[in-house]
Amino acid sequence: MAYWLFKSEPSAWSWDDQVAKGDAGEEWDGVRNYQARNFMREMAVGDSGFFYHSQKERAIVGIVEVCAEAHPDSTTDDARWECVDIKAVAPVKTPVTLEDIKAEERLAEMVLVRNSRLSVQPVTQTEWQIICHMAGVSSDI
DNA sequence: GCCAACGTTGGC
DNA sequence: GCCAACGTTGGC
Repeated sequence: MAYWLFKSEPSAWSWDDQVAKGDAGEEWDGVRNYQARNFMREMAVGDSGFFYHSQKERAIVGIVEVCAEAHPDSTTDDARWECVDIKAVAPVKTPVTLEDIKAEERLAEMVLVRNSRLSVQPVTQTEWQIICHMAGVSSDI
């Protein structure tokens, strides 16, 4: 069981859009970055992730689960690009903002802080637990 | 709206 | 294979 973070501009694909897809989930398509793609290739069905809104909001707003392993990205014919499917599990009780994360010294090594431009990133188990606590959700989803 | 950081492209 | 130029992302 691994943990991840998925970043999206809410104007392009928001948490509400994700929730509307229900348990069927949706492709996390459109990723055109090798690092992000490689992380998706490592994902397994049942892995958990945070759903993060970038730009204006800058906060973790929900919990998602990987519901399909990496497969070709349907939005391109370019065979290099793959993506997983994810489904919404639950909204967080309290959104955890980037500011909150930066203020927590135990989260200083998070990829979100270190490499803000990476749209799909790994989260350690420790980071997962700290953030779930901050968000008011159970860490054993 | 600006700009820093980063990734990608293409010329050499 | 290097590196300059360019484009994109996302925080501020």
